[in-house]
Amino acid sequence: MTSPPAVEQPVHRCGALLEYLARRLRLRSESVLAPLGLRPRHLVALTVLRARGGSTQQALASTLEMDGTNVVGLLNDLEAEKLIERRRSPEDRRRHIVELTEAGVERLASAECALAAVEDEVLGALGHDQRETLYGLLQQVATGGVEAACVEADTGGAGAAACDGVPLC
Amino acid sequence: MTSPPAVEQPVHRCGALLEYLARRLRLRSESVLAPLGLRPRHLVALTVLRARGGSTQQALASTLEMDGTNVVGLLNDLEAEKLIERRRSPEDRRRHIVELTEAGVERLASAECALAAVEDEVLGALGHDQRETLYGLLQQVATGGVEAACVEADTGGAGAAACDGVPLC
DNA sequence: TATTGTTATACTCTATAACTATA
DNA sequence: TATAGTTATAGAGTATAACAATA
Repeated sequence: MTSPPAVEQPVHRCGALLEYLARRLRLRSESVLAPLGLRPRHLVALTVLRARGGSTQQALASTLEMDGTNVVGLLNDLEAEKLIERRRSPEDRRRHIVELTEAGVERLASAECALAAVEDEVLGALGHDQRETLYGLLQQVATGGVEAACVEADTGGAGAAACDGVPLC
Repeated sequence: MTSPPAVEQPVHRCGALLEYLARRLRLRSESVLAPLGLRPRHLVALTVLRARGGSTQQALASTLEMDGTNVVGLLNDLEAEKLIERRRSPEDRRRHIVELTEAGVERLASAECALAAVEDEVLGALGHDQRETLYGLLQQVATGGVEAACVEADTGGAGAAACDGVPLC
């Protein structure tokens, strides 16, 4: 319905390929993160927290596009390993301010190193320039063609998740 | 540790972006498939079956990279809607030969139409040439740089899944 | 009364183990 | 004995509902 009037040039479908590669990347990421006691979700949460320098749980849930109840469990894991700290907000005592600990910063750095190696492995068939091209295309899709959309945070929903929290850019 | 000796040119990381876009595509696909009574898994199975003109459940499980036990449930769904048929192989009566029904072929066509619209929507920020470029890059990653790898089926594991069953190419 | 975080709970997806029927 | 398919079941991941503390 939103598609143009008549004959389009035949376009290859990327969907299945995209999902397949994302899955391969995820499986490999899980493998290398496991020895660090982390799961992909943990890593994303840590990344957002580092980028923001602290966040409420609600804001975190929104950025991660997760249900708030699941954020609780996620943070429980991280807190148990002393990678984050929760403290009550003095302004609104209902809120928890979540922040990285020093150990959290270090663990995150280790994980990022491991993940960079995974990506080199999975995307090994692409040269440097090709990888940059891929990155550019993916980003263009994610931002809906609006390159500089990362400035304003709350563009709502999808766009926000891709840019707002920095972790995806 | 596995990383090269010294300074590489800084490369943007595509992993998170890739996963994010795959998720968006999957969520939208689920929405449009739901009215057809299908889930993404069903569609992939139907696609493989059409491409092969029939398959044993074991071969199907291998191609879909799913556990065999889950294939049973998947086929039960499809059989309940009369989109596929199971019949015993005359050669080896332990095996089931699974084939699309006429209704299955039609339902698959409807679903593909809906999915093409979804992809147009999600990848809307890309022009025709850009989409082809993206497709080429993704395929290169999937096949490990071996473009013509689709000829031989059993290249083993990952590569096979991307090419063997046709659905991803 | 509404909101933040929490707990308990249910539902889906996926994987493991045991069973059957065939080989 | 081994294999194809099936069933039952347990473990993750995710979402809904009710509750406590606070606003």
